[in-house]
Amino acid sequence: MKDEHSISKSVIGRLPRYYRFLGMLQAEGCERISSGELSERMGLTASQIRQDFNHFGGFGQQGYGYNVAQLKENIGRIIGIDKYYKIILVGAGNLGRAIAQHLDFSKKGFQLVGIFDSDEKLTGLGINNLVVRSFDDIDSFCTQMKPTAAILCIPEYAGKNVTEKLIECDIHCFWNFSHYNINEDFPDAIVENVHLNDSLMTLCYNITNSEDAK
Amino acid sequence: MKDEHSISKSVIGRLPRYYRFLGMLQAEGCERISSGELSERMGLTASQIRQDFNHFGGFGQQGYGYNVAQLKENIGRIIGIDKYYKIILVGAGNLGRAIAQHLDFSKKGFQLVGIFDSDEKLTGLGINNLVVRSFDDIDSFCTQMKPTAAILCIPEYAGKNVTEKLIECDIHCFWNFSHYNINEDFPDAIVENVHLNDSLMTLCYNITNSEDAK
DNA sequence: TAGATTGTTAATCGATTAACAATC
DNA sequence: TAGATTGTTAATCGATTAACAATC
Repeated sequence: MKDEHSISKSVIGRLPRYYRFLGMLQAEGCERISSGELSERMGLTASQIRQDFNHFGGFGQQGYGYNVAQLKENIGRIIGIDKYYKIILVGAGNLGRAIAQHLDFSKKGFQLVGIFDSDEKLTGLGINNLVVRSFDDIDSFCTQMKPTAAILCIPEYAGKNVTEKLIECDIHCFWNFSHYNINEDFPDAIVENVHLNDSLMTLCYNITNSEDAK
Repeated sequence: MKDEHSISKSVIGRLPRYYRFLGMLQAEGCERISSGELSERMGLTASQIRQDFNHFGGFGQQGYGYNVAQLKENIGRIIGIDKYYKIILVGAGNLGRAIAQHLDFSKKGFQLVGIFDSDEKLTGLGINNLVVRSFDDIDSFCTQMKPTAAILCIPEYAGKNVTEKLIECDIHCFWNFSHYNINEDFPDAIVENVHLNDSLMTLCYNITNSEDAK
């Protein structure tokens, strides 16, 4: 296996997608697949698929292809799906609550262990077997639970203070739904941004542009 | 202005981000900015910024830089922020409701005009000045309102039937939160996918990988 | 063994960066 | 005019695709 530090963002970005498609194939009872068949299904080239897998050492067999279950497990392990990192949700507004309820964290490598909000109206509310706690309790909670990551569903203006506090609590990994630019202030933090606004505007661009074409 | 059809996805993907940063600059009272200053702020190179803008004709002035308000307006127009496309939400579960309540569509080029669900327990519910309608009413609604786009917050298994129906109703643009792969069945549809699961798994990969490095 | 399909190297393509002439 | 900064061309870099020898 090559040095994983050199894996490009493009390749990493395709891993969850491979994992998802392999899960679907498995559910369909498919035991083996060639890079050619997989490429058709996923809309990639067979070349790219083989290149991607070979970044991690190659999981296939010449003349046979790839064993679906085995390949899926390998990719899962590369992602770290089996690590069940402890994650907390900060911000229990509409979006935060939906995220907490909508996702099955355990299938994506995480375990949701706490929900926090600074709004007293929300603390005490039960979500998904968890009770919303006051953000004031974050210190003692983290000392005890030692969560690895945090989901930020907070307004931009709260971003810096909240993140600073969480980093003090030894949380350095963030799934960020806010507009706050974490890496600008904390360049070492591991951040995955979800910019819903940007995504919607991209759709807008594509509509506008397709209409211009008519 | 060059043929906008040739604009690459990489460039398009940066447009909303430019728009956002320009809005922030404007809010700070900043009237003009050079590609150099903007690049520092956004973590890009000045070269890339100038290249990007020049895909659309160039909005600057030598020796001066860019007028913030003017540049923002230009980018907004390129995206089509002023079009207010009519959009409907299909699927009023946790995530759908959160999306409807969380986003200010009017600032992103859309106008939310209807919410639909096939679950009778949800129809009649009021969200954001709108009432959840039965998906059975989609035909008559679309005939009357002629929405351009749909937000899909539905389970994967419902994806194909719902999309097929919507396309019959002359909706061809989708903001897709489901795992259903629209373009596989409907290659001409304009689709912007939000794969929250994939995003979370990417975070997982980055955590796993950074820990390996220690 | 022959056929299939990988792993891997080489070629191509496109995006990013650097450089600089044009010009405000 | 001199200084600043763009618009644009050329160079570099990296990712994707093609090709094929290795091998199951």
